[in-house]
Amino acid sequence: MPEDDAAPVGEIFAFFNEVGIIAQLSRALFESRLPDGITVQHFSVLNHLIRVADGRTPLELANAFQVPKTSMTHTLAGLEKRGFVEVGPNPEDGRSKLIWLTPSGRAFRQEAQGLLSEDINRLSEKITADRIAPLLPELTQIRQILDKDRDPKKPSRREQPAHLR
Amino acid sequence: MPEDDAAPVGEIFAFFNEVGIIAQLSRALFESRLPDGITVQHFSVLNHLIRVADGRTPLELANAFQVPKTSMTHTLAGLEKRGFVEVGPNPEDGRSKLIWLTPSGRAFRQEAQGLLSEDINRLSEKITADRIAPLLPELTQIRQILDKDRDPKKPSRREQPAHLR
DNA sequence: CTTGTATAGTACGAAATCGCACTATATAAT
DNA sequence: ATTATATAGTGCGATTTCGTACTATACAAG
Repeated sequence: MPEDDAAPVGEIFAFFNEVGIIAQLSRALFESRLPDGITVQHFSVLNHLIRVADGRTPLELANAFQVPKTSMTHTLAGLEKRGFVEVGPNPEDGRSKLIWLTPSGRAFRQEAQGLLSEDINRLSEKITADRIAPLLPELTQIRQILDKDRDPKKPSRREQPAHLR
Repeated sequence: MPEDDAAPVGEIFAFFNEVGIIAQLSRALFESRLPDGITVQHFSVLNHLIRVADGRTPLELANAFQVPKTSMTHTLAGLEKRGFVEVGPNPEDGRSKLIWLTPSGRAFRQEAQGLLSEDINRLSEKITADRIAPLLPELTQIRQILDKDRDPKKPSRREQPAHLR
């Protein structure tokens, strides 16, 4: 029976606890700024398509955001319904599809970014960049560890880190 | 008008991005260990009731976890349905209720903690405590900033930090 | 070429999340 | 006491999330 790992376990647990609440709060904050039925997930996918490149497959996107592919299907359906993306065939794989941004999708992302930057600017007065800059590499590493750790069934076809400019 | 904060904005955004994905991954990991219909939220609430003290009101719990009170109602209903908590009147306020752990609830939490500690032990080999220890105070501070920042309507009846042993 | 197996995406259903509106109680103002 | 306002909790409905099972295509083995 384990006897001496109370501290580490407690700390790791506390870490996930804080991370969970911060994710919760930031999600709620950003979501309150986005128009009607648009979620953070919608915005994030648009953002990813612009920052990385469009013409991604749904599965690539699901991997990039670490959600089940069924969830991504749903998110993409919402984006398509609103005319922000178009779904085309994948010439290299008949089972697959490619997601393309529409001009409307690009315009919306630009607009939404403006709405969010208001909040981010306000927050950046309190959460200064020099405070979070050192955290980022640590978090990235932890994210990668968690990512590799999960379900060995899925070969973890990793993707661009979903951020990084 | 702001002109030079492009870098901070990007970094803050990247920060929330990482935090969101880590929350996503850790939630999925823990949830996969918990029995059938039990979510991380269920476990967290039980945990909170033990670590802090039971006899909390639903609203206190909602504040502690930063979720809307309607969400907490739902979570508590699930816990009650499974016999893990009991809901009693609040002698100090007729509008309110108090949530009490049942022996079964305490037992289940103990058991579930064992299941999770397996994962945490495995992770702690890669995510060593000395790596995350310095992150914790920073994250806590950011959580508090975000918390104070939100909806000024709600007077932010703050609560015990929902963790801390 | 046929067969077996792996993969991409989706349909469907169950559960979680959460905003809105409502009831009941509390508190303050007069 | 009466009235007005604020607060705790819930019912309800819309949406999101995601596991299971399915279809269609790819690829490998023979």
